[in-house]
Amino acid sequence: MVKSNNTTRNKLIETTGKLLQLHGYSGTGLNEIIKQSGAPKGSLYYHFPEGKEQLAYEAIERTKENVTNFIKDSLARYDDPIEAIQNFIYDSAKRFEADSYFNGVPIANIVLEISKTNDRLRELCRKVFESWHEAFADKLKSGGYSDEESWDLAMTINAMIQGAFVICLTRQDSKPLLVMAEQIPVMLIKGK
Amino acid sequence: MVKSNNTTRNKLIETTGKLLQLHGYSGTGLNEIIKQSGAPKGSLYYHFPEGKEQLAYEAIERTKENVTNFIKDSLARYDDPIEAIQNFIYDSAKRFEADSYFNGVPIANIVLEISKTNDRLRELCRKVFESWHEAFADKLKSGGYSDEESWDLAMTINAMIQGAFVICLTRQDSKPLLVMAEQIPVMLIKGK
DNA sequence: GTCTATATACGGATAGAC
DNA sequence: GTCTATCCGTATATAGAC
Repeated sequence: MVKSNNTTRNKLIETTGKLLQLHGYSGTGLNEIIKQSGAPKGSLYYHFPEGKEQLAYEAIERTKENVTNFIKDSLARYDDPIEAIQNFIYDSAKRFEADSYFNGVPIANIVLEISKTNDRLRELCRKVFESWHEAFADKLKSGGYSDEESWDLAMTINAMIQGAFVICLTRQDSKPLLVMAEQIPVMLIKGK
Repeated sequence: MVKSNNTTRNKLIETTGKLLQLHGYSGTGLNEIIKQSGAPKGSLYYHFPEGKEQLAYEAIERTKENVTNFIKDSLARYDDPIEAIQNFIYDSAKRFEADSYFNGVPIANIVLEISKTNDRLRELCRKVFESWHEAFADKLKSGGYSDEESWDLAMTINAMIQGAFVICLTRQDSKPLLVMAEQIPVMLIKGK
């Protein structure tokens, strides 16, 4: 790991992540990234010689780490998968209401836009979803669900939550996430 | 309804809908719309004096009608809500595999990008989701579910399907939709 | 590592002829 | 209803000084 702890480089990645989440790939301009990050104007192409795509790539990788950790940490707070996942969704709803910068749907907003035009970024987004999926699946397995059941249920949960986020954003309230949370026990109580 | 059946106007709306679905709002340029629609180059601002936003607005309205009808028609083929919804998802998966132009997620791709910057379009997208939600809820009510149950379950189904589409697009296969379809009976068989 | 200046393309939009 | 020409802003990216 030769990468330095450069603050400028770091701020550029963080800011890009936020802006991508809010305005998508085409909607995010390099000028705005520079302005909002407070990074030195001349440094962008020094740190990211391949330009916007490289910046997006690294921002997506960063988001992958952050969100995966958020999921894992949240799920670790309860042993029972049902409780754990339900509380994860409540946590998400709280974060959504709190606004901060969590308003926007991280990866979906990018991948929907570039899936047909940028295979490199699409492939990276695929890995992000896989990583979230794996976190849910592991939790289910540890709760006694079979491998196949865990895979299918985790896929469903992942899809539900993302769809709920889309609708939350559209309605500007967190109700859809709360509804999803209530459905979790219905889906998970059975062939365990 | 003074609106004429103008073919040019119509083609512009259709093409805009497809392009928005594929490349999002910022990613869709007026030049490309004109090129792909084959519409006369000078006619865009004649038919849509308010420019890109008006074009998008009408394209979203069109998508609302088309998709809502697709959902209703598909659901009407089976009396039992479980069968009906499950088969609707299989239909969707088939359409996804068939590619045609159904590759891209219609409204989500727009609303994720503009939810914070364009209230008029966001509000319209909210109505689109509401319309789809209503179609599912009506089917559930007709199958004997209570009003509240129908509302919650329809919300969940709507979210699941949209989340599944996002993941389908990312993975470039329809597996996630098939997984969702299998979960439908689990969710719906109970307090009916 | 960071700066300014600039190349070049494309975005949305308007004017005025036909 | 449609055409061409054009304005103007902004986009990504590069060159070369500091």
